[in-house]
Amino acid sequence: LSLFTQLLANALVVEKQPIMSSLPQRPLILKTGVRFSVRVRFLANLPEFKCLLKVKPVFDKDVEEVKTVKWFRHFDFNRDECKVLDVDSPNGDLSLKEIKGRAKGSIESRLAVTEELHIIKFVTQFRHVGLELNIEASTLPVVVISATTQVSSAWASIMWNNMLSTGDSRNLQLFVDPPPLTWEQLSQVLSWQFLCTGKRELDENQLSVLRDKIVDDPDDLVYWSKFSKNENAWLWIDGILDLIKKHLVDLWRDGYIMGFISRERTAELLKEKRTGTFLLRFSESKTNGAISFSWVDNSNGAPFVHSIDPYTKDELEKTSLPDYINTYSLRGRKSRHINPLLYLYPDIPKDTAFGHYFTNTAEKMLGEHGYVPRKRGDFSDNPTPPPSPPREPNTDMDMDMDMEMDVETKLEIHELIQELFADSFIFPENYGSWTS
Amino acid sequence: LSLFTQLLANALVVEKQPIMSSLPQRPLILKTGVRFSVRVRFLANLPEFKCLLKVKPVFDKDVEEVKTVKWFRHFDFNRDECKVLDVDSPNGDLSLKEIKGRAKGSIESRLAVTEELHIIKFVTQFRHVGLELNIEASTLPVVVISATTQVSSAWASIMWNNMLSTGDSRNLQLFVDPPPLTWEQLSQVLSWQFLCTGKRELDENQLSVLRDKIVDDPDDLVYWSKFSKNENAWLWIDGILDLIKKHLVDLWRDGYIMGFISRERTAELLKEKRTGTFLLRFSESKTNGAISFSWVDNSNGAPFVHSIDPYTKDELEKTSLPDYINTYSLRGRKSRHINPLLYLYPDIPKDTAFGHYFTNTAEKMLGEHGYVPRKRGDFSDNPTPPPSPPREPNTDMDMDMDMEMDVETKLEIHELIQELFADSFIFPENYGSWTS
DNA sequence: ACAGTTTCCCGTAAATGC
DNA sequence: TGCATTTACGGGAAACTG
Repeated sequence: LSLFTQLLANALVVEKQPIMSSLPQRPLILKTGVRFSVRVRFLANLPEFKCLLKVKPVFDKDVEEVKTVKWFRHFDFNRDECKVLDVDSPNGDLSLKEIKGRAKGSIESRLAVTEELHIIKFVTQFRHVGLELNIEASTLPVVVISATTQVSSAWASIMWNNMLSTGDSRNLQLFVDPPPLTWEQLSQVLSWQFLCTGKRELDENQLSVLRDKIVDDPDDLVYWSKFSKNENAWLWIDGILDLIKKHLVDLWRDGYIMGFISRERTAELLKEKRTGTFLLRFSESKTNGAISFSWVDNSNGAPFVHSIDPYTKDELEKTSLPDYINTYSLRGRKSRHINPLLYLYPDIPKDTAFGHYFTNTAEKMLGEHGYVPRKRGDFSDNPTPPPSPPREPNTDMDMDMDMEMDVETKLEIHELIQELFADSFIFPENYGSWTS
Repeated sequence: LSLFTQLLANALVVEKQPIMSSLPQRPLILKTGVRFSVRVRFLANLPEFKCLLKVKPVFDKDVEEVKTVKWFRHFDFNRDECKVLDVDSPNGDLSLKEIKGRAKGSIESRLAVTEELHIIKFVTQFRHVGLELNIEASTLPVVVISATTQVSSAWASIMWNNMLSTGDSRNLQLFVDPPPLTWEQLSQVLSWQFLCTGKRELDENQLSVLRDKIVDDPDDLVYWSKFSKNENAWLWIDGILDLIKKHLVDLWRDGYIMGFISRERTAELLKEKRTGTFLLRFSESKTNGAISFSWVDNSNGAPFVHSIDPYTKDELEKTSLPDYINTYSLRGRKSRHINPLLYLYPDIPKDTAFGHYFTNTAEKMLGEHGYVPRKRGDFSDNPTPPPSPPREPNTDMDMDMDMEMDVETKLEIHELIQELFADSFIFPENYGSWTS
């Protein structure tokens, strides 16, 4: 009987994915006033127990910390929702509401709200053949937020806690004195984030760039403050995760985004490549997720590497990155536009990598309702300075480039002369060649 | 004493702008769950009355219609807000909540919710030297909505009711059988809307276009159903008002937007003008406010009028219409881009009309953080067909155009030859002339 | 099945609190 | 005063409801 009692006492469980807030893919984050659902099951699923149990959720039940650490916020379930749940139909919709009036600790001593860990317990009373048991089940620690701007920070806490929680240790004051992680641990979790979001993990090079940003400790430890606060490392990374989720899943999955690479390294890589080679990297200055392309131009003899002003989520809303790449152009002399992006590093032709993501403008060409269709094409004035004049001979100048330019110009003249003659009806037989 | 009593009985008033919902510039529209404020004053402002009166708001008090017309929705003030207001500090924050369970009328017989008119009365009991009076004041009819998508329709009701209400008639069932308006009445109100939103009324031509859309009755009457339903005339106009409010106030105020003009008339006007003349008109097909520019191109001999695929609010969010105009280009032969927009109809040079609204890209040219700045430039492939070949002699073809083209091409060749020679260091003295 | 309506909720802006 | 946190609510979309 004792064993049976024991078993029963543990029979109530909150299921694996205990609380799924509506924040996609970010369980254990609860926003006040927003409904979330819980799945509670009674493992002793004997038919005679059916419909016998009513389960009641209690916020921070028996949590010592809440009494000790007086500045913890208090929450309760919105009125009509704290009614009991039926174990047999174990989905309940709950939502939280803060109970104002927490004790005020000095700002220094208090944790950020996204570092406060709480739990929800589900309790029920089991009565059967003279047996009376109070049994309960608890969720994993959750973070309660009040605005979506807090999601990133909250998720950092959830991840950190997850990496540190070994079995049954459940320290809701973890962030009062948060233990450091090894880079080994953290890097795996970060990589996992990219796998979840973009279907591809981080590679060695990318991890190494992140490592340099986050770890400045000889023994390979990462400190919570460094990760979550000082340099906002996580906020920056999470902005990029969101950018990928919203606009770059395909490109990321295909591995076409180098992404995490310093500007210096970008220049090093590209300088060895032919004109028109480009790569994609995430902006390090914009903290909300932005991506830029960098390309190399050798037309001045010496290689020049340029980077476009990064595209933000907003800008990718209407036009996709492949389309931006496909239509980008440099304005040269006499409004002649040239797209400087030809090969994705190291040498994949642009069309091979992105071709099937380009918006097919063919159907749009018809012009709905008789309107002239437009294409969005960003352009810049050519940032590569023209070659130096000869009077200042430049020893390491690549003379071949100059020859190329000559040839190009000659070709243009040839074409123009043809056009001229065609326009003048001197060579009417050429007419079709330029109107088509 | 009787007169005094009479006066007191009318002394409580809801002020001129009785209810200002947060919907900007659209009083008398109340959204459930969103706070609004009311200003109630007691005209008999004697010092001994001060702070004596507590005013209580009551929704649809004594409204016969609510009892008769059983499908009217019922509302009440959110719990803790129905507590009394102090007349002396007459601002109260109220918000409404629907009381579910209205009688179900057949869908046919019911009005749309935005056609239901309600009132709020403020009541108070006045006790002074043995005198006891119940006095009250009513708002003008209001419309209660539950989502911002209903604002347009609700505002149509408010306007219509306003035009029809003569003095004290207050028919909350107005829209059960709504009387028609004369075009004279409606046009004034419409024009007034544009004055409020865009600082400029509608002119004769614009009104005439609207008249053709809304009035199809010989005796100049406008029917509610025509205005608000069948053709969605008002919804279309309100979308444009919103477009103006958000993105075009300046241009509209300056009178640079012809806006309401048929496509046919646009072509007629432009065909008489020189190449590059353009005008701005609102899209008639997009119901959420969009604007297009149309321009004329005579380069083919016969005039061609083209209209760009209209710009929506979304697209004007990041780039202003003047900037779109300024950077728009047609892609011609060999990626040479030309802006076809030169003169705002009838003959105002583009820069004169829009010049000081162009975003000054000068400071951006520096390229923040070492990034290459980009400009947004929409472009299209030139929709004007090239001139017909000579073998099919076209009698009304303007030969001058062909001559112009020749000259242009010749100039291009001349420039190119100069460039070629400069590049080849044959005429180094010309070098500076094209690098600057 | 569907259209008119309401609810839900993210994301931003404003308000609040400390 | 500034920063951390919450509240407010527009807008789009899902859910509701006859």
